[in-house]
Amino acid sequence: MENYQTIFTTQPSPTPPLLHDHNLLHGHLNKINMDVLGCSTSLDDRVIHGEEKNKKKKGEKKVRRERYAFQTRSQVDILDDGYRWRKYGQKSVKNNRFPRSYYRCTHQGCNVKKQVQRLSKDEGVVVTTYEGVHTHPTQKSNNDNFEHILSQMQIYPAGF
DNA sequence: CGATTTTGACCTGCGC
DNA sequence: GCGCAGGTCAAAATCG
Repeated sequence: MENYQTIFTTQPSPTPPLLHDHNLLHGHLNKINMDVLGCSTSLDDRVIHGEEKNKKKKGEKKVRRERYAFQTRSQVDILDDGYRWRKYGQKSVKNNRFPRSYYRCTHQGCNVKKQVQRLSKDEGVVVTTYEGVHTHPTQKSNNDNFEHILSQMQIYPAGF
């Protein structure tokens, strides 16, 4: 899982299907040439049979959930992106002395997850990985939030 | 008092 | 098959 590939660099992407209007965060990040990292990992099936219990048929639903990660330089782990997140786990990863936190969107029917991880090498850098697309708008004003995020983050140089 | 966090147990994929 | 590593569950604790 450490093999992150840069899918969006300093070049406008050909508008991937998951960049909906809902996902204002990613859209804005893309607009400002944010260095967005992506990890294309096919979603495992236990999430599916965990959320939908009566789905016995396997392989029928090829729910591929895209994951988008970006690095920010921030003092705080949790960046307020306008959504409400409920923490559901925390694990310590190898080669990292900082634990990784797991969050889930509290909105009903919206199973977007995100992971927050701090680099052990540079503890000022926080890696936030989003998984999935929100199926609902944010509750707060997005512009304010986004500017708030921008004030907290710092673009990480591409090609590390 | 309901919602959220904490935290260890549990589960699963993968490499040996 | 076993053990590790990462991800999730869930009950208790805590918060607002």
